[in-house]
Amino acid sequence: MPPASTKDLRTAILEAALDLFAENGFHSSPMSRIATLAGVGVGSIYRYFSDKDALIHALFDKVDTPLKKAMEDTIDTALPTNQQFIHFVSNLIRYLCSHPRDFRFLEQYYNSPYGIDKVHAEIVEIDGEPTNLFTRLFLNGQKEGSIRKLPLPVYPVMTFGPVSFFVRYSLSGRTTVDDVMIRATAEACWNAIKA
Amino acid sequence: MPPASTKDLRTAILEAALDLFAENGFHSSPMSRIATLAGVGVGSIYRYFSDKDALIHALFDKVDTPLKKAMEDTIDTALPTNQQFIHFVSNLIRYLCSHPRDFRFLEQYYNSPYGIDKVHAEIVEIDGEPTNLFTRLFLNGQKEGSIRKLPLPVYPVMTFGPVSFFVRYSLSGRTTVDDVMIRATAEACWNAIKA
DNA sequence: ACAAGAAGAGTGAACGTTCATTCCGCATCA
DNA sequence: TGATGCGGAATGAACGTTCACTCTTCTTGT
Repeated sequence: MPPASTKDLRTAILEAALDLFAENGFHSSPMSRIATLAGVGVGSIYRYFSDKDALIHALFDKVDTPLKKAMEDTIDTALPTNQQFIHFVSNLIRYLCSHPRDFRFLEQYYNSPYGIDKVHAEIVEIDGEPTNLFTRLFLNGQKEGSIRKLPLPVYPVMTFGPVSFFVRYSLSGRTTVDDVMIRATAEACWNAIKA
Repeated sequence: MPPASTKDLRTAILEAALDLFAENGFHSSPMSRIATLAGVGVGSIYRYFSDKDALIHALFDKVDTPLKKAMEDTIDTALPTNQQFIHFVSNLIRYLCSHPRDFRFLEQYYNSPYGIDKVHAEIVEIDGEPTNLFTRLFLNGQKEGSIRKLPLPVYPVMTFGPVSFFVRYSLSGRTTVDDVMIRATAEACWNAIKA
């Protein structure tokens, strides 16, 4: 397999699509413009992706995988729960603020028929087995008494809700967002759920 | 179709548009289908709205005005700050959960080129004059010492972020959302910002 | 070593579809 | 009868997708 040459084109297409989707949305980003921005013929896109939907889903994977990884990496189980949580929220905000295209793409993806199932799966996972470190954080905190006992869905609501709105505000560019503000938000999230 | 008897075509059109937009999004709701659902000819829509954008903006007004009013009505300045705030959040959640079409429409509207300016105006208003009761609530709470001093944008982030995510979760229908959960969320929001 | 040919990646004009918008004929009522 | 409000076929623009073609790269026979 010659991954070097083909991977270039595929990557160029995904990169161009991310640019345009983040800027103009799915419906205002014609395949023809994606092709132009990628420096590629329209037809070539269909060599790598069966159709526009497939391109969008592939882009989701490309964007979501490193995000998930960044989230997992940022949880240090050696720290006390409150610090674990505050680090988690702060770093998530920082990650999203420094990947604005990813954030805007994901927001659209989740708010569209494409990703509707995924969001809920994400949140609801909490009721099931604690498969990821983030979920375990809450359950551990509950058990050790550092986190108040709340209905399960409230935890992600009080975490991802503020994060999402904070990043949205930050990307609006109205005010420069600094570390003080990020920390204040992360601590406020902690106060919302701590015992 | 019979709805012609309803003399108010404009309302019928707005109602049909709200149904379809909430269900399928702007781009998957052709004018022709809006017309059919409203029991109206396509051409008639253009008698009341200059184009699709105008229809969308008019719908925003129709949906946003009663929401704003419901928000203002729900703040009772006679109550202590903490109760004011908790009532505000609870009632906002209840209002949005019982108006799912409105919520879904507004989410789309704000996450699209249509309403981008509006959201920020909403949040940033806080830095300026406290024109609405909601803003005054924070400033009063700060002054009297019941609300912690935080960077101004953090207050709406810690209020509307959780509200938005809570309602989204509720409308997903995975779990029945009860008053206990709403109250728990509202109190968590209060804990996030209280002194 | 090299020419001829196969393979398949890349291209973009052309196609069919979908949509917003227009336009003209029809119905209703004064 | 004229004016007004309405309907829906007609229109044209824009889009996703296709396909016949070119160009590049690799294989093979000599």
